[in-house]
Amino acid sequence: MKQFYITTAIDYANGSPHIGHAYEKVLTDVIARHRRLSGDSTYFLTGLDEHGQKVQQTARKEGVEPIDYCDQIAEKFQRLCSTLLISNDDFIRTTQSRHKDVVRKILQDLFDKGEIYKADYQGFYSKRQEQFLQEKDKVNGEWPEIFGEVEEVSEPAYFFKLNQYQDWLIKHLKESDDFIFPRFRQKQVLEFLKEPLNDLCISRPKERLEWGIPLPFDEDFVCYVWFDALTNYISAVGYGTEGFADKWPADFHVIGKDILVPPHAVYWPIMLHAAGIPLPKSLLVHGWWNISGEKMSKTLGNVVDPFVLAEQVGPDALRYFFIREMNVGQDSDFSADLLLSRYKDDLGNDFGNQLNRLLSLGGKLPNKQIPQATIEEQPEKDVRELWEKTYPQVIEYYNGFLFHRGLETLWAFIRKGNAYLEIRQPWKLAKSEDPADQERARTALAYTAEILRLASVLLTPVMPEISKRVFAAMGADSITNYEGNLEWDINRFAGNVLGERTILFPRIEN
RNA sequence: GCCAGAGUAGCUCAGUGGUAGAGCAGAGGACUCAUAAGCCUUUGGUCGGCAGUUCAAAUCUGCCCUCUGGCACCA
Repeated sequence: MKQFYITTAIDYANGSPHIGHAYEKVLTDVIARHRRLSGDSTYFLTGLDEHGQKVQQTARKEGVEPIDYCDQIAEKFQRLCSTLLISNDDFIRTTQSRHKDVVRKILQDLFDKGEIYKADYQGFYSKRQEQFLQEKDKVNGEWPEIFGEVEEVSEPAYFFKLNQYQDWLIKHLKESDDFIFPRFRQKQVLEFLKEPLNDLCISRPKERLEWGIPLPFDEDFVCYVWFDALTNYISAVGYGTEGFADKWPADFHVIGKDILVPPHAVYWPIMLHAAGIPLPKSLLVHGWWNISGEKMSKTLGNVVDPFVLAEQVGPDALRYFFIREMNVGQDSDFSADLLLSRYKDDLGNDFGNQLNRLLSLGGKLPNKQIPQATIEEQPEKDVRELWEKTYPQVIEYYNGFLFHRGLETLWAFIRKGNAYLEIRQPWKLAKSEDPADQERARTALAYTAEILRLASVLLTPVMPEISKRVFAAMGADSITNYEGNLEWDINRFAGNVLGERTILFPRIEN
């Protein structure tokens, strides 16, 4: 049976991971975990794009071989995944032979079919920067000083026949209007396609770029950028082998808005179509993080290191922040204050503290067991009814990638847990001689446990480790499936022995 | 210039035809099991501007203003 197959874009091995890389992996991971919990067999791919000019240059600058440089970067990105609790099933590197073999196979196939041809590439070349320039690189009609001497050159190159598929692609996009989420992005692609496409130059001569995959039909050239990078989505799942159809076509490529047009929305569908391979089902396009209102950039020096953040607040809280703040598809603002506010208010006060209250109150019981609920009066009824409205709503939001609203809705329920405790005040009832008060006190603890259990079920995709700790504190294992765990089940944990008091989100002094 | 997104309380944002919402921040209060936490009450908005459609518009239409991003081979 075909798996649900989801990918991130592969990151370019030209620097350390930043918050944008971290976000994309977390978003994709939350979707992957949500699908697994929903009962889908899920396959999650991420990886690293390692060839090309910039990697070659950077490696040379540092005086190391490109592959050794890539190994260092790959280690960082893989460490990012484990630090952020990313549940990827595979991590592809475009320098692996499993990948290079597939790239060469596709190129050869397309060449044999006549989809690739040789012609002269004309352009402006800067020797100092070792790169071709575009008209838009000009400033006031002149080449800026940093490019040094710029000469117009003409050299042989290989081209892929994009243009002949333009009408096909437009038709395809018009027929499947849910190919790209959010929808307005699809309109943007169609807008882009109103202008005629040029064929795509896919090669660089070996004397100028060695660090790449040689073209199978002409070893004097290496493959340039997109045929190499995009192909990872199929090379990683065994294109050309029997198992391929178990995963491909991908259900979602999760990408940033910067690489939608033209790579993922134009080159990739046309490449696949030309090669006779089915298209991915959809693209999920996310926005970017601004930093305190400013664009994140190396020159501004405001690049945020996800390792530092994860160190400060823990991976779960960072994941929560990403998912709570970002309206998928839009841009969002990051600031340390915002992160700390979410950490302290939502996580520490509303949620973590509530568990601590339960453990404290329950810890005073002789057997430390979660009591049976024996009554349901109005306060209890209110809580249960709120849950019954909450979870279908949250699941619906999750399914539609409206995670920020899902969490917002879930938090109204979590807050209700604190309000409920204030209404019952079991710490007072416990001192009462009246047996009815004793019942109410025990029931209140049972309800609090149930509130925390249910909230943790829906938090599992977002905060897997924290959810696990909450379950553990209530003497239970974390869940692997929503099924059977989302329904109100007041005495599910009755009799479980409560753990020691636990601070899930310790206060952070700035 | 063209296209798209955004413009709602001090801040971050929900809200697509029916008497303006949440969280945070601010103010007041009662409580004290708990991470000086939680609970209750409360201040605060001409929903970018103007015009129109409608019994009724933040929500639909038109024009305008501001911000952001894209406009092709650059990851």
